[in-house]
Amino acid sequence: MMPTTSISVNMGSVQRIATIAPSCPPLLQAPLDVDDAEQLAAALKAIADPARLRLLSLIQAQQDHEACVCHLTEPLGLSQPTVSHHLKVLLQAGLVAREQRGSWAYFRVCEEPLAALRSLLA
Amino acid sequence: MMPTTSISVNMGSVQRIATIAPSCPPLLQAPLDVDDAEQLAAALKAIADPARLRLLSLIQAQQDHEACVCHLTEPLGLSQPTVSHHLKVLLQAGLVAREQRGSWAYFRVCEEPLAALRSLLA
DNA sequence: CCTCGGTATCGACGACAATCGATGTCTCCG
DNA sequence: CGGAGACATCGATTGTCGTCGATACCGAGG
Repeated sequence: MMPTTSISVNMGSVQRIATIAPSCPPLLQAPLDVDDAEQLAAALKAIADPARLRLLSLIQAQQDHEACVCHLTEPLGLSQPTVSHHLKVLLQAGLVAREQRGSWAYFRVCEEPLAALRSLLA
Repeated sequence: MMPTTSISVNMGSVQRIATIAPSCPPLLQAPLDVDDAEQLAAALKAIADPARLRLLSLIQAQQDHEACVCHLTEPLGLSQPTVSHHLKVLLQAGLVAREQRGSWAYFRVCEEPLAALRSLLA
């Protein structure tokens, strides 16, 4: 059964995975060393995918800015394992937070690492 | 022969390849449609690579903010064909501009599309 | 308990990308 | 006009990534 958006379950603590927020100078300010470049590239790879971009956009477009997997497979046109895979990538990059509520896993966009990424492209 | 940075050649016109500046709403403002997501992802893929990030960083770190290939292969530790390949990717993404001066091809970072990308991650 | 539904993981497959050596192209210069 | 040097392109190889079906896990409810 798909949860309706009007369901109100008590909210547990939102666990957050380590943020891949590369602590390196902005791209054009100083020459990037090899390690910083790889970290920044890894963070960018996490969002350099159409499905994952649409995931972030879709989650944020929901009321309460959160969604569970079953709400995302159909508008994306991707299978459930594929959606789960992309959410895992975003989770490990620290770009979404996951919260289990009953049988459902709710995902929410983390805006801070996104802002950090933005500032590194200066 | 490698050109010295003190050489001053008259500057031709900098030809600019089409900018992949996706004209779509910021990521978290409205749900991205499929085409916008693919365009934005393509632009992000162009910089989601350690070698290309270091290329941009290295070029910008030169005096006059420009560099030719022979100045970039050694600090990157990559072969000349590989550096040329990455520069082509950046060129097609509109993130660098290429200018031929004599035997040498000078590359320069285009900051506008970078800024555009930044604003799309809001 | 036992089943059911939501989600994650696994294994496989096809597509794409990064890299390099070899080679082609163009420009300068003698 | 012929050689040398800078850069681009080609072809091949190798690794990575997106995708899916099958299956395992896990909480909820009867």
